[in-house]
Amino acid sequence: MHNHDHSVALDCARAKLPKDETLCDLADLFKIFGDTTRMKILFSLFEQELCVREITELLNMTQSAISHQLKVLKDAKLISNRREGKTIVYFLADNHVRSIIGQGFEHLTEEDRCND
Amino acid sequence: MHNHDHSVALDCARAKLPKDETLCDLADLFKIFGDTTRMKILFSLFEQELCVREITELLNMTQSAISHQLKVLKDAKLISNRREGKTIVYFLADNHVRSIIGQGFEHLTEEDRCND
DNA sequence: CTTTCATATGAATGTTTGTTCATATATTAT
DNA sequence: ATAATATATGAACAAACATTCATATGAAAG
Repeated sequence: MHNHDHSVALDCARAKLPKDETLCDLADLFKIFGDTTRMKILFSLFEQELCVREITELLNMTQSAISHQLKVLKDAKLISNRREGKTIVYFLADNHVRSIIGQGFEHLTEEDRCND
Repeated sequence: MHNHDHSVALDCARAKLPKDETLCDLADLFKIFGDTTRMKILFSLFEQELCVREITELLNMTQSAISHQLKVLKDAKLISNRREGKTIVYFLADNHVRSIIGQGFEHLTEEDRCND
């Protein structure tokens, strides 16, 4: 009879697994990146800030849809905004956004060449 | 009257925006990370491989739920598996998984200290 | 202070998605 | 062959979510 209820690997994994709340926060963060519209907005803001109307025009969507997603991104602290006269200008909150997306990009592009 | 339908920033953003398909693929990739169960599975496999029963036991969920999520992760090429006798052993497909999650982790932990 | 322009927001709706339940497949042992 | 063990999978259901429509807020101009 084998040792079914007590493997070393299992104990090891259990010891190193972060607590539930952390894993949940992490999943919630990635969930934000997991939508095409939000991904487009983030990319739009990669190199310059834009106001809501510009983003709306760029993505060719309704202003409402854009505003809703901007709110999601802002709540997640991935973007910030400031008022400028009548318009509101949005911009990336920090460089983590760029590096996270960059890593994802790499994974996608390297999928073709390394498939041993 | 201001220049409403033609801003430099907008043109710049438009020129650099990747094509729709790429952005969609990227969002789909991050979507995979955007679920607590899948995040737990990925973390479980961070330092050692595990069979389905071990993962099921570790996460305290039904075997079916785990198998369904393992399939999602495998389809996304984030994990691979091999048969070993009666059991099937899963492991991380490559290091991108580790770096992507690592970046996310950093963003979370640094959220407290830099809030200017 | 009323109108206009830019953006935000609440409710409703259709779609996507994670889990469960029941069952199928595949390997090993009797 | 048959039973037992390990994993996979299809259908169903409930919960989460993105978009739309209608409307609210807020600044600026007349």
